[in-house]
Amino acid sequence: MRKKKPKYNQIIEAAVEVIAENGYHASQVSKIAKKAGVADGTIYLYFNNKEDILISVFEEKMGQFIEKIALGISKLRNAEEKLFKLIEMHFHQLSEDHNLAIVTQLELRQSNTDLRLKINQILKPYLTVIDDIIVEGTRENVFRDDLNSLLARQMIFGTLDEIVTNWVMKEQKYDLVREAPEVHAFIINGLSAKK
Amino acid sequence: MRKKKPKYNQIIEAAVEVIAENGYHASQVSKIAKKAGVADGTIYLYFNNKEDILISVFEEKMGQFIEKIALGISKLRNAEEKLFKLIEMHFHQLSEDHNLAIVTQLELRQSNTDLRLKINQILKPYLTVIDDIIVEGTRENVFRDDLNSLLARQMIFGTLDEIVTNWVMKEQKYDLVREAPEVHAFIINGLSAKK
Amino acid sequence: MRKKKPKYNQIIEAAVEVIAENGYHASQVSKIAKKAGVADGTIYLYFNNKEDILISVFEEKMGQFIEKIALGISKLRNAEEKLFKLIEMHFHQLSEDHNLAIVTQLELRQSNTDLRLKINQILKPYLTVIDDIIVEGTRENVFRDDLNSLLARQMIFGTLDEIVTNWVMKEQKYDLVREAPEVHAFIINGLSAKK
Amino acid sequence: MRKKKPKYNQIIEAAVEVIAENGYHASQVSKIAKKAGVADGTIYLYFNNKEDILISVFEEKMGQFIEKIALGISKLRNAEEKLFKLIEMHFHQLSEDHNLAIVTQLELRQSNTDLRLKINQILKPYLTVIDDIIVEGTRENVFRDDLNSLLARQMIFGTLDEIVTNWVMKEQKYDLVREAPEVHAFIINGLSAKK
DNA sequence: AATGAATGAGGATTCATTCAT
DNA sequence: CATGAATGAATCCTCATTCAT
Repeated sequence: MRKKKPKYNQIIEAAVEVIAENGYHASQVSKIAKKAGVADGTIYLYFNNKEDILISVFEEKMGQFIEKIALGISKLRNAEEKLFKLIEMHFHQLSEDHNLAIVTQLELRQSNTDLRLKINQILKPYLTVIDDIIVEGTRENVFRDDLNSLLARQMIFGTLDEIVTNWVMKEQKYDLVREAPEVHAFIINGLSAKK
Repeated sequence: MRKKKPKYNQIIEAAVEVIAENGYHASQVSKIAKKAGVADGTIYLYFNNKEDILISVFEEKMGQFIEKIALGISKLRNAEEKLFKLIEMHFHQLSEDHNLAIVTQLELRQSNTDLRLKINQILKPYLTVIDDIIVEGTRENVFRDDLNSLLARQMIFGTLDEIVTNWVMKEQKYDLVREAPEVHAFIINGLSAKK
Repeated sequence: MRKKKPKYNQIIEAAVEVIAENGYHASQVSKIAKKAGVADGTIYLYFNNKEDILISVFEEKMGQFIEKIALGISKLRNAEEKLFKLIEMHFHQLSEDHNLAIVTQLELRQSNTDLRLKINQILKPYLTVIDDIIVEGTRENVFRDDLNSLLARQMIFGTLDEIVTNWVMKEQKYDLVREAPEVHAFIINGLSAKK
Repeated sequence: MRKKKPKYNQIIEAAVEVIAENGYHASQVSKIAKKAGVADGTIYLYFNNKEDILISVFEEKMGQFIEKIALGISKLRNAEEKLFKLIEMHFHQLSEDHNLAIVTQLELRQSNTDLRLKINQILKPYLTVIDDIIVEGTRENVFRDDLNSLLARQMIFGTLDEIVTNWVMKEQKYDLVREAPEVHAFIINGLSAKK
């Protein structure tokens, strides 16, 4: 399996750094190779093309991101707690890795529509985690029973995503995790019984 | 005033169509010129460079977008009604102009960081409209008094933006405006008194 | 005759100024038109094309330049005096009109080979003036009798031209006319009897 | 060292040929690449940009030109002999390489002011060689003691340059080297004691 | 497996010239 | 005579990818 090879990870890490430092469009394959300490051609022994590097960056990093969140909420008993944990971990993980935050919130969004669709595929497991919380919350009557669950997911994800993007664009000057309770309250109230 | 000249608008309209059809990166100036029915060089009588076309597209289109919404809510009496109108009009306007929706939700986001900053400037008046509703809602006690208004704005905008983007990516197969009431309920409940 | 029309001269003068200020390659027709106070299209009522403007600039200015020198030396009795007057007037006239000096010594030389050949045609009368002095000097036995007159002319013109070019490139910081006696001595000695 | 690489020289040689054949302004990078038998992009592995090719052409060719002359005159005992050798070699070298003569005398002079300044820098060593001969000649009392040495250098260089340029413009139809003795006599006499 | 020199397609922009008014 | 808006041809350089070593 290719992911076991050390150079694979070297290249992935180099790509995150290079993109965070230089921006998406100024991140040439040769720059990534240099930062990774390999020859340009070596990149192509591990990745099919440049797009494959970027997808793999997202895949690897979001894979860990999602896995940790999935694990973190698995021990919790109800939707409300799970949602809080998800928000907190979402914010926490991106707070901890500024480069990753820049890459996922700003730089990779400059990619073309094709790549963006692939990125969306990688996000699906995360959306599924959110969907599961919504289903659980509905069952627990924390959320109202006539909830449009697809819409609810978009509202949750859109809210979190916009908040993180704003934080990144403001150069991470404030504590993102501290916002979690209010965001949690906002979503819980938003999705609970109609007045 | 340059905006009065018919060719200026011809070029703006052509740019929206070309970008929606071909995607951001495949939208050459020559393609825009051809669609607009002018010579390549004529573009540069009305715009300084390619970036200026794109900024102007956003400026013109979002200017109208925001103006209409600002006008539409101005007659309404309270924050709740205004918020509903804003959501409805936000969805309605982008529903009516699929090309514009594609361009604003997907294509223009592929631009480089410089252009993105300029686009953010253009969005500011819209964020101000949202801010005003939040202030009004807080005064009317529709929203809770300890609301973090900046966060609230991010939640509202993030929610709307994500919902529209999903709709665009699903190729506008369903009626976006029909979602307005539930989104409205979500936001109102989210921002009202804590349990 | 086109040269009588006032706009013809306006354009010629504007061209000299624009080229001296901006350099040959940055001297667009539109800039010349603006400086001349006429519309771009008006240029083409008086000149066939851009090259024609440049040739005419040289023609007009060098025409006067040569005419004055020819007149200045006509009263003089012998080749030695004539040569001195020619050098002095050559230096004097270009000293008096810095813009013209810049244009003829530096800027017009950046033109393409075709234009340069036409410029050489215009210079011919000046070369003829030099040739006449050489013939006269040979007859007077001031110059040696086995002189290669074509070569002599090239030596005279090359010397004067290089000296003026150096003066222009050093931004005309010293008095060019003061060099005349030494240059004169150099040429006279150079062309006189072999040791 | 880049200059050892064979492609570097291939490109330099191709540039001389292309410029001599097509003229300065019609010498596209792609034409040079084709003549050199390399891809367009390869040019940029050896040169920073088009201007860098042109400067390097002059640098390489004039470097050799000057080096040979400096070497050729180094063995000689006095200023008079050195000057003769310099003239002869100046004429000889350009006679031997018609393309180079066209490029240095006509085409490269069409370059913009920036490039011209850089070309002047490259010429400096040659002017220094001339200066040294002038100093030596003055010491040897071959040249008069009140000689303005800067002016003398301009006279020498201007004379040689104009003679070569005329020869190039007359399509190299006669034997340039044959002119050397007379040019030498002209300069020696010109710079020797006043009558 | 690893290298890195070589490849070559692709596009924004300028500006001399025209011609309808 | 005069205008000036419109035209459209023409080119340098970048960088993802290949392949001989």
